[in-house]
Amino acid sequence: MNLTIKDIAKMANVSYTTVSRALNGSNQVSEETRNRVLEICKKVGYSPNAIARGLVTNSTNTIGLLVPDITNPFYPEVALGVEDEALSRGYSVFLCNTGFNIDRMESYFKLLIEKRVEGLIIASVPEEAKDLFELYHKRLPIVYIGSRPDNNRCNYVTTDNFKAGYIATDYLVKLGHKKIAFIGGIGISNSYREKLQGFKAVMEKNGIIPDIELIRNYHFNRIESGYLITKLMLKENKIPTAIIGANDLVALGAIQACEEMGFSIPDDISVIGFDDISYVSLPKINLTTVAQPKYDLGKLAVDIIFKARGSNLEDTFFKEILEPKLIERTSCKQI
Amino acid sequence: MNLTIKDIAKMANVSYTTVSRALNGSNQVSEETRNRVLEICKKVGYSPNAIARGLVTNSTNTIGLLVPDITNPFYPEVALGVEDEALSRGYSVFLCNTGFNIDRMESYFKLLIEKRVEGLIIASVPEEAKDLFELYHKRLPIVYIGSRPDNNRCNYVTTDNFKAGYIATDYLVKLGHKKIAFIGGIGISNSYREKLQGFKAVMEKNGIIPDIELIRNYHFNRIESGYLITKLMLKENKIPTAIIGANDLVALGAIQACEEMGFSIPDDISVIGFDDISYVSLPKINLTTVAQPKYDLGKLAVDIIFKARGSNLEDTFFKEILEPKLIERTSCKQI
DNA sequence: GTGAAAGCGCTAACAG
DNA sequence: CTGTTAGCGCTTTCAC
Repeated sequence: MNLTIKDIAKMANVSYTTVSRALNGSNQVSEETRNRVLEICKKVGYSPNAIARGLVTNSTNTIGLLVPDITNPFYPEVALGVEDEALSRGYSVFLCNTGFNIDRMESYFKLLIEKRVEGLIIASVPEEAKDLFELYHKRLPIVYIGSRPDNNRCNYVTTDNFKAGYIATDYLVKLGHKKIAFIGGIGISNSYREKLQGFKAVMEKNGIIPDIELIRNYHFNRIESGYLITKLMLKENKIPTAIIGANDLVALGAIQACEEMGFSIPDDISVIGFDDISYVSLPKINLTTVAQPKYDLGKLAVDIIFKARGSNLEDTFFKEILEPKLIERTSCKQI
Repeated sequence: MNLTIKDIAKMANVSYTTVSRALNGSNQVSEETRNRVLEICKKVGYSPNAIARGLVTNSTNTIGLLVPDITNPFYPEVALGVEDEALSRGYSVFLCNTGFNIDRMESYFKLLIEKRVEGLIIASVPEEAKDLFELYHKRLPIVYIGSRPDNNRCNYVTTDNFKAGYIATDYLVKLGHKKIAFIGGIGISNSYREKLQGFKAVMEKNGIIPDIELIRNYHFNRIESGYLITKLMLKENKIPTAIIGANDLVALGAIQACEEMGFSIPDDISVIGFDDISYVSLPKINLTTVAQPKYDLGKLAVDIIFKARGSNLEDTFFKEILEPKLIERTSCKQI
């Protein structure tokens, strides 16, 4: 069934080299031959074999994208940016969902290397995987989104997490809050740590000592995480006047727990998140949050891949740090 | 930098066939040689070239997945099912977002064919693209999720949309509703038409004549679509007592429009959706909806790809029709 | 402007 | 158990 360049050559009465040239827009073919060849290709439904081409050109026009949780709306938006930018450069993307599973992440990683992707974007890489990935930095461009190896000797694009944490906390403090909880977040990830530093910086600046009982993290940033942490916290009778969730999902879980425990938002407790995933803007939710430019994060990551290919992978690293932005809605209240 | 099987062969002092065999778990190699080879591969960080392997084995271990809107949480869940099932069979997936754009869909389609994916899953294919795809049915297994070519001469997995429409309408009618709007949905897609038929069947059975002014569709199934349709409808003073949204997103948009126009949900107007995307279960939203088994839809689509490969692509088609399920929450009310 | 030939990295007969 | 050889479908010299 699958026709090859040779079949076309026979039909067109030319060598298969000529077919190849016609297909690839080489100017070494006469208009007439080219048209004839192209015509035939179209008529018989010939489809060039990208695998064979890849073998000889040593290119796949493919990049890989690793995300931890495709059901967190944050990642589809990042993926959209990645995809659009890749597509505009003639590349396609392998989107891999690791499900917070380190083994799955590693096996995907190896698979992508075998498939010879020409670049790799890793969103929210977990700490445990960083060593593995660092080994490959000299083989192909790897770009981290958000969390990244601590030494920063890598390509990355991230929102300024310190500033994000700062903005959220500052906003709450200006509303009069002092008993502020900071919940969720994978303790070990630097995007989390930076947000927390922003939090602490504001607290310190305002002479407020953070209550260590109100800073609680968890393995995954999901609704249930926020829910469980908050529920426990409230049950232990640690009642903040405001809660900062490590991301919107966590904040949403916090809201749920609060309401179940009889605290209303924002009257009893203010809640703020990070990311600004699409549906928190729904009138019924209306979560105040610190937005990340999700689409741009993805787009810039792809840009960096192409920049990095032009330079020494070993010691030239590209970074982009984007600005977070407060989106004021109705889940926080003056105290 | 990139080592080949020949480099390994030299280092191990064997032929490169032997290396290949060692790598592929052939039993025609002595334990000792195998271990030696594997050791070396590991030490030098050899990674087999899947492209080259693919060329000779004529396989890519890859399938393609086309979705219209990755930011609609419905699709990530489907994608999860696809990915898990594919991965368990040693396959990876190219996830492509077509953004409701027919050109982009077609170019992705051709690209995937060139990349020699071994199967293709198309979620919610638009009517205009069906002809193109039908041409390829004999080349590789194509499985549709939801919408599909009208003649049903194809592989597909879908929720029973007629039943879904039926269940939703029946539920509303039993609550006493007669003035029921049915909004959103791409008019031409069969998944939409089937839902609508379910709707009409219930109406007829109960001797209710549907108000044609309350049946309105739109190009995309998104929040804004539901919002715009509903807003317009209410402004024209066509006020239903219940609204069925073609999917949850549309229903959400409807709710937003209703509330903006001063109608409260469910007191003034009941609203029901389809799909049960994750976040409509949030306490603040609590949308009553007819659920689709999203994850299973994806999983079964992959199953079908593998079944289809074993049979005649031209005239053996596989189909799976899954059961919808009413998820009763609080957006609908007895009248 | 066209064709012949080599070779990309690998697997799969076929021999030994 | 191991090696030799051919060839997957294509691009790319190098000739003509």
